[in-house]
Amino acid sequence: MEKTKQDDILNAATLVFAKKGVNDAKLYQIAEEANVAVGLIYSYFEKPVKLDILLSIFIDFWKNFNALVEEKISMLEDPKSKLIAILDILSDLLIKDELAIYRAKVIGESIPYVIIKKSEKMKEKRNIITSENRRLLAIIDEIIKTGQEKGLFYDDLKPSIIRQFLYGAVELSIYGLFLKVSRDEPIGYEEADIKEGTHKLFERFLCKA
Amino acid sequence: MEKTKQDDILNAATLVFAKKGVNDAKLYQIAEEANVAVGLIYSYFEKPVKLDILLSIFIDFWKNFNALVEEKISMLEDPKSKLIAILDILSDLLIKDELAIYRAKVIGESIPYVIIKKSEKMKEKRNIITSENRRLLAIIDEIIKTGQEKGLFYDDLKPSIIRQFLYGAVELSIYGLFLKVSRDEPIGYEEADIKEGTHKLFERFLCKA
Amino acid sequence: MEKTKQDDILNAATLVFAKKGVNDAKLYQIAEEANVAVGLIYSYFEKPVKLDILLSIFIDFWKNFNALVEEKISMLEDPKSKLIAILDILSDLLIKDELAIYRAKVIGESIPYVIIKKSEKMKEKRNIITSENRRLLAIIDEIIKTGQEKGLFYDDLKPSIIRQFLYGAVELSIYGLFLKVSRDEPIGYEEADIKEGTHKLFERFLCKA
Amino acid sequence: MEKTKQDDILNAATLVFAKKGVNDAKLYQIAEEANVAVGLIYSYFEKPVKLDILLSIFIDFWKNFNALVEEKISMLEDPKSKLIAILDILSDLLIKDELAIYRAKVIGESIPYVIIKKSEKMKEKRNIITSENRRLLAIIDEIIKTGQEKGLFYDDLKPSIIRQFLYGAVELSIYGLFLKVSRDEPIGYEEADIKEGTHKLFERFLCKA
DNA sequence: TATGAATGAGAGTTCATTCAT
DNA sequence: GATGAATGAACTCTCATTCAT
Repeated sequence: MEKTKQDDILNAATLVFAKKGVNDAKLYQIAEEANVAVGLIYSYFEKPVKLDILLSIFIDFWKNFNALVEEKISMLEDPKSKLIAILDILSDLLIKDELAIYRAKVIGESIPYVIIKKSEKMKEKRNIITSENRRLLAIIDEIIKTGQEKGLFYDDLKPSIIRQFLYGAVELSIYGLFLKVSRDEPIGYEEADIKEGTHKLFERFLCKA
Repeated sequence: MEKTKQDDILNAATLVFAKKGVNDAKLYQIAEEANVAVGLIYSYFEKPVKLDILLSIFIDFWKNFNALVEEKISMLEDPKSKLIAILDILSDLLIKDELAIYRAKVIGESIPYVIIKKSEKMKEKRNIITSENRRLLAIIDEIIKTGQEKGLFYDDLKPSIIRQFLYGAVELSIYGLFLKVSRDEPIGYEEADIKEGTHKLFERFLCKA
Repeated sequence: MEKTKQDDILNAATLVFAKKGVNDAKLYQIAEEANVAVGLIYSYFEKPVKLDILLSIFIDFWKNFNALVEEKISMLEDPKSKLIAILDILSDLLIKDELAIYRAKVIGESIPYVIIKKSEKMKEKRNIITSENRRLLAIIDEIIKTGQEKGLFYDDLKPSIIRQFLYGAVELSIYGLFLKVSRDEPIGYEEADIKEGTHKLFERFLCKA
Repeated sequence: MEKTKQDDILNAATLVFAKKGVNDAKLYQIAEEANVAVGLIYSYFEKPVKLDILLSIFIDFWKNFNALVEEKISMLEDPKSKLIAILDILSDLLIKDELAIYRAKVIGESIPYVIIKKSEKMKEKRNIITSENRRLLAIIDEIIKTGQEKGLFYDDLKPSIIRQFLYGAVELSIYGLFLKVSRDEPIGYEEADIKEGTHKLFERFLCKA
């Protein structure tokens, strides 16, 4: 569990990506932040390295997330607990420290970018991300569907849009947190409010009384 | 109400921004899409023109949105109707045609970028955006607060996080729509589902029974 | 002797060339100064118009100068009077008003540029300038040579370098005048000093006691 | 005293500037002449690089010149010897080899340009040039004044215009040399004539018998 | 004539990538 | 492995030139 140069680079990139935006982040800034020479980055990542780093950040996050989700879910029975568990894992992962909040910002900001790039490059990594992502969405949609069939959840909305609402709500509220942490902007709420809000959103919006 | 070259350029840019991402959109692509020469863009926008165009798209949208909101709101009394009205105006503006959906994608994707760029350039336009934006948030937060005080809305969450949840939910669901329209991805819901879902989100998450 | 648009353009160009430098002078600045549309310039000058205008300024000056010189010289006998006459004509032409000083600056600054450009374009105008110029130099060198042969002038220096010294001295002193007129720089002398200095330079440097 | 890439670039630029004129000199031509990639120039000079290179050529020359002048002058007593020494240093510096002649052409041609550009950019370098220049002029004017007071020099002309004449004469005669070296134009005199002429100009124009 | 919106070739600049050390 | 000077493709921007009105 030694901290490697590769980790240094990934963490440095996460920071710089978050602060400057992925596209305005320059390789030399990442190298400087990681205390390595620019050229060394090419020993650990494929060309184009910025994209590879970004995808690596995604993969690390999703693999980790999915693993935790699947482990937890398999131990739970009813849809309500499962969904709550997922929301909690998400909050925990994205808020646990400052780097996590930066990572959340990068991931949130880059989803459109990762989806949009058609290039054949890094096909394998893209496939991993896509499949990890689909796997999670499928799990969530399935839980919602089951909850609806069991009469626990309102069934007048499609699982897909419920899931999209939930994810959007969490993502944007975490983005506000990023503004607070990195730019000292007053946003009017704190980490704890997100978790509490998420639970209430789930209870009221989804669960029948 | 004649269609000007400036409009051509703005619409072309919206399209290209949406399809390629703002940063990967090249000026010559915008010019080609607008059927004008690259150089002409510099007659209508300030340097750097891509940024100016992006800010112009923002301003057009927010000014239009805020004007509609204020007009509608002044005619309504109770917080519930006001909030529903705002959500409807938002959906209508962002979904009314394909270009609107592209615009929604561009705006959603670029908010972090517009916020993050500190540069002194285009300070005036940035200020317009910031103030238009703050005005809307203040209006919404005020409505929520009033609703809470009148006992119509749950008052166990801060207005700021409620508003963030609502906005995030709408934004991400519209982003899904963009994927459907521009990339033929199956997302599992349609325009109508967003509006319906928004209303139900509002009713259940916010309004006391 | 009506003032034509062509003259307006030439005078405007002289002014802008002098103030900004020929290369930094933009066509639209000249057009604005001349109160004409940019496109109109193409009715009066050949492409590339900036070069044509510059050459026209040269030709106007040299033709005028040479005509005056030849007229005056033919009426004089001894080399001393002839050379003095030329120096006076030069001073009078270059200092007679503010525009003349600007013209002097433009011509002085552009000689290397006009000489250096190899392009085949405007061959005719270049030839005019070159031949007018050579004609003048030949006249001067001839006068100096005659003066040397008659024992009036020192004959220990070649006519060519004497002429070069004289021209350089006059040119740079007039350039100082331009700085004074257009930029309010204190240069320590005035128009009258140039004429007086020129005469003394001639008397002492060239003429035997 | 190793020859660096920076020197390569400066020398290449001097050559290209002289042959094409500063404004028609393209960066890729300089890079090619220096045998480096265009981008490398940006490692050694500030933007805009062509201006920075030009100013650097100026500074190198003036600092070198002034240092030699001050060293030499402090060892001499009478105004005549001092002025002769300065003229000789100038000739030696500007004529010592082909590159020096090119440098002389570039400097002579660019003085108006360097003076005229008001831009705030490179303020420091401009200040260096201005102050080095003023220092030299002050030294020369002071020597002339002393010579006049001691009754060695004619005192019927202002030191400022005498200095301007001397400088103009030297500059234009060296420009002729550039035409000879770089374009094979017959100018009618040679390097040695300049030095000889300069001395005689000084003796006759300035010194009382 | 006279205009100025529109054009597009060509310039300066950026920065991911390479590779000798 | 580690470095960072050197590379050059590709971008944004400029402005002389054109041409429909």
